[in-house]
Amino acid sequence: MAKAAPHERQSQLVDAAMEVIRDRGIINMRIQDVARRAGVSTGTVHYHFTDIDRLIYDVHTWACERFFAKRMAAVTEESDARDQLVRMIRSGLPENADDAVVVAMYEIDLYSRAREDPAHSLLTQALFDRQVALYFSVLQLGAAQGHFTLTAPALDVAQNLVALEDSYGMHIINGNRSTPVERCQDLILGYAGAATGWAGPGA
Amino acid sequence: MAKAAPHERQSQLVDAAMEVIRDRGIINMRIQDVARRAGVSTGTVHYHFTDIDRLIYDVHTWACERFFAKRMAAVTEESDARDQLVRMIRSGLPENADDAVVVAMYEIDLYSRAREDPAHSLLTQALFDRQVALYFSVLQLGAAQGHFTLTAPALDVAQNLVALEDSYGMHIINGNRSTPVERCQDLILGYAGAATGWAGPGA
Amino acid sequence: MAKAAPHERQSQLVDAAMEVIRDRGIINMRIQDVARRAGVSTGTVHYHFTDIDRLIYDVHTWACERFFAKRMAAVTEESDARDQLVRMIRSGLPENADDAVVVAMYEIDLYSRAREDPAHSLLTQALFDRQVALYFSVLQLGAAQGHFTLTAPALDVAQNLVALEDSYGMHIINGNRSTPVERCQDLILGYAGAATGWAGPGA
Amino acid sequence: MAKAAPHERQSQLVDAAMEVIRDRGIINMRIQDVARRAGVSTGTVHYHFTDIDRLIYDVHTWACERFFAKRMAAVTEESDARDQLVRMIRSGLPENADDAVVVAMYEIDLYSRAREDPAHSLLTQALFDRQVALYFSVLQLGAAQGHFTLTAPALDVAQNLVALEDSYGMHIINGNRSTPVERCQDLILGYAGAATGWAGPGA
DNA sequence: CATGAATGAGCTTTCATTCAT
DNA sequence: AATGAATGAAAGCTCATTCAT
Repeated sequence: MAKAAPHERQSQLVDAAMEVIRDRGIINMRIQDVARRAGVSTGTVHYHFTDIDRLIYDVHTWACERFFAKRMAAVTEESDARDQLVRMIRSGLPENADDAVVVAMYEIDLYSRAREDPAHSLLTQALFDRQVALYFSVLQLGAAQGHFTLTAPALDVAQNLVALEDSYGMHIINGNRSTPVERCQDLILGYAGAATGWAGPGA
Repeated sequence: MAKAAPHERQSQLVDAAMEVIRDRGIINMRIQDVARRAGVSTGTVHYHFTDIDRLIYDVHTWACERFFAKRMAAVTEESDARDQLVRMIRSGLPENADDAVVVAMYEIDLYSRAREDPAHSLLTQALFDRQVALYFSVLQLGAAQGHFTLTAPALDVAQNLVALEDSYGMHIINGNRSTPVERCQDLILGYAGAATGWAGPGA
Repeated sequence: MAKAAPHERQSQLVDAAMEVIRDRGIINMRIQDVARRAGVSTGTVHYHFTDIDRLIYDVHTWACERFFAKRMAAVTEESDARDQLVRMIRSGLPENADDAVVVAMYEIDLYSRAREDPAHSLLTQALFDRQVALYFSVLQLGAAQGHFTLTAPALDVAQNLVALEDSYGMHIINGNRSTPVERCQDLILGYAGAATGWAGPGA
Repeated sequence: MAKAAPHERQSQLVDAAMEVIRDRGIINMRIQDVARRAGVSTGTVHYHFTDIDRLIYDVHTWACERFFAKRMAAVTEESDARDQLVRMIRSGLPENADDAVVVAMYEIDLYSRAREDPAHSLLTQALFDRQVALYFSVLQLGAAQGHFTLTAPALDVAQNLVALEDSYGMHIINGNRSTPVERCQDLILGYAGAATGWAGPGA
């Protein structure tokens, strides 16, 4: 393999690891797999990441970052809180079990428990909080714009929305056939409607 | 170790495994650990469970069974749908990160993805469905009793309730300090209130 | 490999390790080598010794023990201090570079510096002290018996004797051709003679 | 790193290696460590030393050279054999465990056994012989000057003196607390006194 | 039934060495 | 001369599984 700028090679390896996690699960992820997928030797992986835990941590960080950035961008593109809400909900669920970013987040969450590494918990917690904040601002805006009439504190609604996403996201990742993506979105939208008094996009 | 009735020894080992999973995480669970905790040798574990996957599967089954039985029992003890709803919500969350049954369920659920074993998915799915059914019947009863006025299809509400439980349950298991058990219960109760039109136990 | 009593297998492995150290040097000693020489698998070595350091420590302990026991026995067989002195000097040097016990002691002594493990230092120090004590008692006895007239404190002489042994022992172990065993013994005897006023066994 | 005269760079690397050996032991010495300490890249080390064995050999050579040169110089500064003897003994022991030159000699001695490289043995043997020769000439001179009355062949005494130095030097290097440098020197001086009939510098 | 010594495949990690730049 | 990314052989360690007792 030819030389590469260290940073490029690193993100290349992070991507490779993310795909391996998606395909084989983090428990079955081997340095060997990551190396092969990136087209380098195992030595190269170790050259860029002191150990496998460091690699996983970087994947976790990167996945959370990407996931949140996508949602943030989706919201920013809209000015009407109702549109923002819809975009939020649509961007909160993985499309299917092949969404490497989301799968990586979920898998690493489990894995990190085993390592008892607080760094991972912080990452997960921070992501949750940031998503709640995003929903919160959308709800506030909708109330200000006169579109939403909240039946509960905005913070409660925001937390529940993220919680529902996490739960249904897991269902989708697990390949649950009986609750397809569309159904999951409808359930979340249903809750959002009840909580905001807005009948929803179909109205 | 003295001989023991086969069935006794098996459930003893399942319990031991459940505790190991709670304490060290399923990824760190070793046959050795289970054996030691049960006070037997590794050979004995293998005598009763052909391989480690079988042991994990039995733990999963057993944990789901126990968890559901507890909730079922809680509901059965009440006749007023409002009391049933409260009991359901209270029994749906682990009290803390030391709840071996719930920890085992969550851990194995994630772990089983790696094994790509549909048997585990079925278990998880079945548990979800049974819990939904339980909530569903409570909601139906409440409507019949005139206590609840559903703002959405009972099935949707029931699914969302279980989804919220799963999500917050995970938070608690992960030792999330910023969202304590009481707060989680309030959030779920808040949703239940909005969905049923019942102001809740504090009213 | 058939089962063996744990203790037997352990000392069998310690012996094997000692031979490997003699033949290939401690730096080149591999778990694999020890296993092969003992006719077991590498797993067996790890089963009996948590890690390679533990094995080395046990070899060190064992080698020191055996070496000292041999000298102690040699002295005890004699009642005349002059005979004891000769036996001491004869038993203090390895016969050649194939003396596994002595080679192991020297190699591990140096090796342990790298590990910065005080446990090994203690072993080495303790062996030195015990040998000094043995020489010391021989010198005292010789003085009492009227055979020795010490020209320096008995402790000094004893320490120097052990120091000379260590040094010449290393020469022999290193395969030094220009200073054969006999010459080494004569040099030490020469010093002993000067220090005790006893002309030596040849007189 | 800027360019440097080849020879300068080489001795810079040899010095760096010697310090690494002192600080971490030769077994733990890595090309990486040497490079870092010298402020260059690993590639540079390989550019100047075909392989790691060559580097170690050069360190060995250099350390022996410096050690002997120091002793030779010490002796040459005196004309009275009694002063020479004292200077010899004082320059034969490392001051403490931080004496890089002496530590390197001892460590490499062990290491070279593993390599079964006769070149190293020759170096060690040659150093021993040269030191013996130096002591020998001092003893001869002392006899000629009428200060010493040897109780044993000068060669024997010279060899024993070097042997004692080696042994006690090792003690000091190993950080042996129970036999401090001063005590070691006194023990050697004590032997020298007995062998030469000269009461020593304190007389 | 129970034991635990023995096994060995499989994995991570280390590090001297190479080589394109 | 110097760099440092890349390599891959070599080693230690883990642990489910087997099986003689």
